[in-house]
Amino acid sequence: MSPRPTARVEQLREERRRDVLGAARRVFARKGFAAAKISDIASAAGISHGLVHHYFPTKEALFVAVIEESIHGWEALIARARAMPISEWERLVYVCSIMGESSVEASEHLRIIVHASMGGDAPQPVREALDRLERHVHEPLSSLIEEAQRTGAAAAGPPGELARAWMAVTQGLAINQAVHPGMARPPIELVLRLLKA
Amino acid sequence: MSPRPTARVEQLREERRRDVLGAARRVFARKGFAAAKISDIASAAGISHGLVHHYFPTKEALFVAVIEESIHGWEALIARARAMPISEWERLVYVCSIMGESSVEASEHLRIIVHASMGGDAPQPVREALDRLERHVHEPLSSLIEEAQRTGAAAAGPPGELARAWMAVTQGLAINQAVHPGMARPPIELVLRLLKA
Amino acid sequence: MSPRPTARVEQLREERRRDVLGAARRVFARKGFAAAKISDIASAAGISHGLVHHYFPTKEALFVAVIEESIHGWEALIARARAMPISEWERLVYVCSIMGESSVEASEHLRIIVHASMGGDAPQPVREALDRLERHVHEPLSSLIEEAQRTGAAAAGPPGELARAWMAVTQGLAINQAVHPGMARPPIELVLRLLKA
Amino acid sequence: MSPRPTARVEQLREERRRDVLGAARRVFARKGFAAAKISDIASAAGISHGLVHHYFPTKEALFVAVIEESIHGWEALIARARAMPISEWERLVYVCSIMGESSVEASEHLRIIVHASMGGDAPQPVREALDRLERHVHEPLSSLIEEAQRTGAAAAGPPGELARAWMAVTQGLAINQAVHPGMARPPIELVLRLLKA
DNA sequence: TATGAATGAGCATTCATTCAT
DNA sequence: CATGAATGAATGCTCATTCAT
Repeated sequence: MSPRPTARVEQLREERRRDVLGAARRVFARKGFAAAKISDIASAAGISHGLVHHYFPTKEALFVAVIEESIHGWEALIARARAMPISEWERLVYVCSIMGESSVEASEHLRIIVHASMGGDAPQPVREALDRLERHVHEPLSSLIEEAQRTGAAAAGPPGELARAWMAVTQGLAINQAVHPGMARPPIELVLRLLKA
Repeated sequence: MSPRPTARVEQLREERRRDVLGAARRVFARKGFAAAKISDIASAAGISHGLVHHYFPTKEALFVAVIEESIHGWEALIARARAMPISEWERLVYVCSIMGESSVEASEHLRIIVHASMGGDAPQPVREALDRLERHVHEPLSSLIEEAQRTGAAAAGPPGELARAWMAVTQGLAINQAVHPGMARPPIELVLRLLKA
Repeated sequence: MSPRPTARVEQLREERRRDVLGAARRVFARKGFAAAKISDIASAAGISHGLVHHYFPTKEALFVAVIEESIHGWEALIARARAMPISEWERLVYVCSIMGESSVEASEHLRIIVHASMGGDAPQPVREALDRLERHVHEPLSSLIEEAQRTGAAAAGPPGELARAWMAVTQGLAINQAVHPGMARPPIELVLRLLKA
Repeated sequence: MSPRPTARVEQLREERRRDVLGAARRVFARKGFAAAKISDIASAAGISHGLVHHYFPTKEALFVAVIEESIHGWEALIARARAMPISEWERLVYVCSIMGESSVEASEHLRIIVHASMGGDAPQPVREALDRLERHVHEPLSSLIEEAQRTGAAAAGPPGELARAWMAVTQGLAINQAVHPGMARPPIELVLRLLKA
């Protein structure tokens, strides 16, 4: 009867969804939520604007999905670091160097968070996503710092604030990188001075 | 009749203009260009939306004016520093500490530049304003760094890139400050490590 | 192979078509043409929205088909009455009591006509269907009235207008019934007073 | 300073609002909520679509305002009747004859209620407006009937249901009148037979 | 000046319809 | 036959800008 949505079909659907999500990440990173047009995203994904809504009901939902994607990526990164048989300080270095990478995608993730948090009165769902960022990224990062402090490798100070300061600096550099693409990036050691004992 | 209604009238007009500009700075800093509404700015300035257009022809022109205001402020700051009978390094410290101040206004200036430069394809006039930022702030700042390098007080490296890195970090901290108002700000010395020999 | 896949296949197709038509009747009666979505009808029929278009090319055609169904039903009803060995007045009573029945389906037929005729500038095909309603239902009903008038059983007056008035009242009651499902329906005698001598 | 919104200006605004409301009444009566376009209403009022939103935030709010207008009109009518030094039965006759008038406006009010109550799952605000119709029109009308029953002039039966039946019939006739404009309307006495002892 | 009514371009979203699978 | 991905026309709504008062 019904040509049941075989695994293959489901997979294609999921692939398309990822395409849209990727296009949205690029566009939102470049323009921010308000200035990004659904039709920009549709063009970037090579589909019609109507189809975007087939995958994500609203622009806001799409924005939130992009944020979630970043959160999950960073969450996984931290989990990976925790699983590594290295010192606490080296874990921190690992996480920070990947998050602050100069890859286009890493930069997009960071810039979207900047846009979201600078957005003035963000709608509820966006605020909730930012809360999840706190819980799933900022807090684990703070814990990493705290542990590195216990070994004497990390600088003293409230771990939460150190984490925030480090992210702030990293975001600033990501923005700078996007605006002046040719520019040399300060070496990771420089930024890590913020956290080093 | 007064010979010309000028003087006093002109002054009142100028005062009003400053009010609008101030309101615009607050609103643009909070929401960015696209999400800021003329009526938001009008409310913040306590006037009708129609009147905003008596002072600035378009929203874009108002945005550019706000950027110019920041540029002029920083330009003046650097001139002031240059006029001071202190060492090259101290000049740098002075400029950086004022620009990176945690005052609301300093933060607004920085955040507006972030919004402007993250705006994706900004319209020509905005791009021109950002060019002026380069010439009137970034270059003088680079010169200050270069001079401090000659005295051996500042870290080695291309002065332009050092200047940019410092601004990036400062902007990142300004954003962070705006999003998490209660948070302690890293001491100026920490950030200056970027520039110190 | 079967000589032609017809017979059984055709029958299945016809059955399906009736399902869709029934679902459409329910949905159109509830929401009217503009507010009814093809997907509402598809859900009500338990099929996908795409399949609806295998049976009816457009939403409008489906709407017209639903109207036609009502017309045919009433036409058949009148023919049945005509075939009955009863008095002219009793024929009228029979037809009116079945049309004005409080059954869900009878109510749906009546309400769809209301929606169709209240639809403002209905598209041509709908208008044509309403014309057929005139010819195949309203006129035969007028004839029945006229015949009952000749026997002295029905009230005097232009039969066309009496027919229309009776339908109007019946439609009004059908609407009322749909909106306030629990409410007692005025007995048929009351409504027939309109037509009784 | 501000050329305060003098009475005159306020009055003009109110007048405009009434114009929009009137245009909306005509369009909604003709097409129903879903099929009516804001631009239809704007054209009917001779203004731009944008201005419609200046007076009514959403199409739904405008629809509700139109319903409220009907309710207030009928409420006032009943109050007027109550103030008249006539018998209970005459009061009823007065109210019913005005509500069921064949004037265009009376017909529009009735048809809008039909559209609203036949609208399937109406949004909350519409449902609330219909509730107010119950309380402010249907109940007072029921009371009138009840009082006329006490004097023996009105037919026996639950007053609420009699009121509803009468309204149903009146709405049916209003629809009929709109669809077949030339047609003679059944005399008021005929319809009042429903209520007469 | 100062206000806010008025306009219309622009955008998000919906949904009938088509068509590849 | 059956599904649902894909398209794009249509529509409600927003908001910068203009202008009469």
